[in-house]
Amino acid sequence: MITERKEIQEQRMKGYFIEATKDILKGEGLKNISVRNIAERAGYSFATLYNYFKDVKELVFYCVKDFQTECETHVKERTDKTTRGSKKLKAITKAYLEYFIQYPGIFELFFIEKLSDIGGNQEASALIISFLDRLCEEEWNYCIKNKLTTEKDAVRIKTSLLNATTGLLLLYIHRRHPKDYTEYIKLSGNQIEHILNEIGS
Amino acid sequence: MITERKEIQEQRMKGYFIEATKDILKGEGLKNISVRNIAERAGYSFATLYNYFKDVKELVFYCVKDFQTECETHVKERTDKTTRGSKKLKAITKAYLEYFIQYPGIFELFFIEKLSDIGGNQEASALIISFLDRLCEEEWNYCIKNKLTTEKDAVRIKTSLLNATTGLLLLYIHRRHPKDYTEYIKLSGNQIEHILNEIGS
DNA sequence: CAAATTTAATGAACACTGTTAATATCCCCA
DNA sequence: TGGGGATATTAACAGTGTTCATTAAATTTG
Repeated sequence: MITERKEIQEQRMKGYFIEATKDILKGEGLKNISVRNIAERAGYSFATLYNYFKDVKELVFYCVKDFQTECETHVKERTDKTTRGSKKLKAITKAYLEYFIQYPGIFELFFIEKLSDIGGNQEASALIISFLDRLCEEEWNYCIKNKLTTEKDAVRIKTSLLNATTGLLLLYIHRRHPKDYTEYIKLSGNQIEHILNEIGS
Repeated sequence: MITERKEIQEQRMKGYFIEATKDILKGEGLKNISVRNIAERAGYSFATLYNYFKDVKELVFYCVKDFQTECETHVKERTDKTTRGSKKLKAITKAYLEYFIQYPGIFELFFIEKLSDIGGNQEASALIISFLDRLCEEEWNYCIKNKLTTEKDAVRIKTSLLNATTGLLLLYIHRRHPKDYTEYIKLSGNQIEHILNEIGS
């Protein structure tokens, strides 16, 4: 049918813009995101973008999902063989941090960019806030089941972990604190270790 | 002399623009900061601003210092009579959070706005990063002197505190997490308490 | 005090930003 | 091959930060 072809064509077009947006975010970062910039990289006029997305925020919202799955595979790749329990939770959290350090623009998209106004973006916020918990979910279940921690403690430690990682990344990416990468690695490592050492092993 | 008069006149002019900028930041927030907006509120043309500040970032930099002293008095007012030790550290940290919750625009200025490029703004970053530590400095000294904690632990807990507070504020202000203010207060209270309960009392 | 010179305030302009509406182009089907 | 509907595009608007030439004011000098 015609409608089917339209559909795949439309999805293709969306894909071009999304891919362009993702490229810019991973490369130059959030500050270089602009409708003209995205459209040029996608090979279309800036106005064409508005035939497929109601505004640039909606376009950017699609990137969140993509980056999350990308980050998830990044994390799984380097934590798959880690021994289970607190060790694995540490490894997951560190890999999670690694990803955003590699792509500061994605951190900015996730935690700084204001997507709060419109309806669909409440979904984005929820997706972002729950992301680290989702990455860790299976392992937390393992820890609770094996009595390495209690459900109540787990809830509190999860919150600690989200706050600490968010703070660490914001301070390092936007305020260059600590001064250099090696110091950041040392500091973030210590902090994560300390938070997760509350769990038995 | 002539140069003196020029000096106080120049300082007065700078003051007008700084005051206007501070008003906007405290009111509408960082998103409403614009050269035209500031200048209009100060009662001058936008071009006049550039006779006193090399760019809007420099102008905004002056606000950081002012807000820090304002925040410092806010903190001191409501922690002056608190019993010393970990209790006072908790109170200081909570008052610190209070201030930024009251003025989200100031949090954005401190931790999100990129003032990183130029020379003078490295100073601003240093000022911001060390701010909470400076608010707590006297009390940490007290705790160490009275063997409530060690110097080594203090360093780590300070870092924890900075990361946690920064994360808490960013997530609540930019991602509405937790959903409402009462839940935020409960959550942030728990987190701060837990971090500072490592200190004896 | 008047004239000359320095100083400070400004409006126009430029290069950007996001977004909308009208226009031009393409493609499919009769 | 022509007509019509979908789609890509140009033009325009209102906003952003910043620079520069011009104007107006104040200050110094004769």
